[in-house]
Amino acid sequence: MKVTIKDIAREAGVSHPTVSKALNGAPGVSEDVRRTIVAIAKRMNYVPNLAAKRLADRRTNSIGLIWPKAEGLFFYHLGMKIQKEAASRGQDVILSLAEPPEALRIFNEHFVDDVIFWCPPGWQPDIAFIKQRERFNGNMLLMGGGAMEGTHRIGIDRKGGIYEAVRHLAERGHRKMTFIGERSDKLTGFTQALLELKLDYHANYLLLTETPGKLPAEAVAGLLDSGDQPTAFVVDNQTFAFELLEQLRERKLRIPHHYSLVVYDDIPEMERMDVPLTTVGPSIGKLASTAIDIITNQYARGPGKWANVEIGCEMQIRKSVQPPRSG
DNA sequence: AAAGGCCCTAAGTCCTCACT
DNA sequence: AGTGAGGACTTAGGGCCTTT
Repeated sequence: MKVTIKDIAREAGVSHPTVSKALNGAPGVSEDVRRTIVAIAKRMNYVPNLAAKRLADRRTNSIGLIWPKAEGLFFYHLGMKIQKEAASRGQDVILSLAEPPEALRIFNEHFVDDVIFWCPPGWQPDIAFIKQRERFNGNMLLMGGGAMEGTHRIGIDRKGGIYEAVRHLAERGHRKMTFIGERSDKLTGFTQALLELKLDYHANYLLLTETPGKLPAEAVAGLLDSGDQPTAFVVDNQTFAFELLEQLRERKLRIPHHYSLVVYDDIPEMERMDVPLTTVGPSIGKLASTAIDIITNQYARGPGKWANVEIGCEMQIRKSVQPPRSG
């Protein structure tokens, strides 16, 4: 049988509220009694019953993390950071990889206090999600760019990040750059930078995937085997970067000797490559700490009820960019 | 047999009361 | 008056007993 505070109370000859106070350091218990109770609890291997604690607190001290497209190392690192940040403030994180309405339904049933939802720009809630949202009483934070009335929001300046990546390459003499990625605000940042910095523009230098998360491999191969080549790549994410590097290896082409490369997604693995990759992207630590600050009401957000924060991107300059080869 | 109602469980906290 | 102990209450659901 599991030991409860009532077992300890019986053993110590006191009431169970006294045990509760003694074990939680609350006032109203003499030091002698407290010492005795702590010793008995230790001897009986007492472990608090979380369900009962939640019942009494009317809080679960848990944050639900909704992340339906949990792929890649960025998710892994951000998830870990969020978990650590939450733990440092006494909060548990429960992850759901289900579709958002189903994830929110599960979190409603688990009585999580608050929800962080990784939601890309342009996401629109459907009826099922709105219904679950109405049932949910806690704070909700949309993270990644999406927005919804009555929720906190953290956006990421992806466009500005990619713009800076292009500028970085241009400052080192590159004029012909290829963007490999999805049709998103990153692409907007890329084309805007080409225009404003008066760099070469050619439609073949935009290798866009029609399937989210999947490298346009044939288009990449076509470009690498063609005569008209860029001198640098700006790549949408780390998954695409790894696949591009594979294609380059097959052709015995090297970074940064043959091409320079800037990758969106600043994850630790980028630094540990044979040639450490120059990256641009939001700081994962900053994203995590800002999210937990907001969701635990520790974020100074001024007069508005709902926080709306835009996280900028930072460049990590490593070894994958050098001036283009002449000729 | 089915339906309804009461009791119990878990830990924490408010409030009351006893004792020094 | 101050300190500390303990009853009652919180929620949701299962078990058990009584009533129809």
